Amino acid sequence: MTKIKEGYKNEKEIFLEHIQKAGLRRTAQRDLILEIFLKTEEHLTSEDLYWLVQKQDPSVGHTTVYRTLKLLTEAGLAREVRFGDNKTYYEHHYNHEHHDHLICTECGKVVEFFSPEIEAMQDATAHKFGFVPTHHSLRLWGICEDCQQTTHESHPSMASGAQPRVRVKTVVGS
Amino acid sequence: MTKIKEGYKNEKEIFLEHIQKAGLRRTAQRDLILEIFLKTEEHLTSEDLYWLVQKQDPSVGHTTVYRTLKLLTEAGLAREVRFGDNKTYYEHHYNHEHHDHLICTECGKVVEFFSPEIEAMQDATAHKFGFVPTHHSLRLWGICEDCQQTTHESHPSMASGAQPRVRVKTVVGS
DNA sequence: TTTTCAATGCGAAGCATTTCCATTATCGGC
DNA sequence: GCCGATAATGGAAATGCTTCGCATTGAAAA
Repeated sequence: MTKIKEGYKNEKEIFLEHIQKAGLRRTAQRDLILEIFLKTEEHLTSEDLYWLVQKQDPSVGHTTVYRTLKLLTEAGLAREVRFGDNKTYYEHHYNHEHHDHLICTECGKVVEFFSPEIEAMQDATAHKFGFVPTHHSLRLWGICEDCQQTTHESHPSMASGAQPRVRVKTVVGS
Repeated sequence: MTKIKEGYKNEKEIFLEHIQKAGLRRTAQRDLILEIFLKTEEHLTSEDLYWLVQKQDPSVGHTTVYRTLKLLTEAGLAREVRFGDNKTYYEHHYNHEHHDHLICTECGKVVEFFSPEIEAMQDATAHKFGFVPTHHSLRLWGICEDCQQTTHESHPSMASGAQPRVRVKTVVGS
């Protein structure tokens, strides 16, 4: 039991706990999907994960990946995010700080940020209207530094609000 | 030209202007769809609008409603909103203050709010990361006052994050 | 009025996601 | 270690929202 794997181990334990508590069963597919999910960088779709899983076990189907991602979300290991392209992306949730997203409308770059001030004001706003806040989603769109400097030919794939396939992840605390 | 209709008139003018500027054509269908859209309360899907239009002109098809809503959005008369149920809702945009949404996870009630402080901090955050902000989406989920008081049987239709059909609109400035 | 080409509306296609269901596999109990 | 109940799987089919293709219609410039 090396020190390095401890992070993974914990998440696997969380998963097992959730599985047992819900009266579900541990399967090789779920183990594999979790393992591969844990190794990824953030913001991948069920489809993305499906292809990664395929490489190791071509017998796994789309359906199982969808179902397992939902399971991981329930277990608190994954979080669903949408960027407006009608796809559901997933990112790590357990042991990861909560954050919001800043998205470049030109190149699709995604910057993750966290602002305690904004968080506090959101909670205050919810309470002001009598709500007990549970969660939220804040997305800011704009043009990133790089894209401001290049000539204004917007990418064809972005023309009608479409999002690019590749996302640059940049985690910045604040 | 009565005073009362001036608001509508303006929006129709905006639409015509947009139509002409883009080299498009004015049609009876577009006029009808705009007219009905203007009369609605907020947060309706293309499908919702389609049925309203059907009542007055059964010959109009889904496609035209979709296309026209997109047109209205480009013209700045409508705004697309998503509440997480994979449907695109539209709300009035022209002559309506920008606002964000507070959504009850129990009954689906939607409260619209505006917080200049949060807006300012969002812009500041974008700039901090070198972005020129264009637009944003902020949604807060929680349990509304009414639902906090009732017993905790969550509505079946909301069980897996589904959204209700009927939305209560409440505009509150702040 | 003629001409041009945008707009329409139907059905079909796309796309992400879910459902169906027969088959397979887990896991508690014997 | 073997059974048996039943959860899980995966492939195909279905779903729900949205868009496309295309033949036809119609707006508006000439």
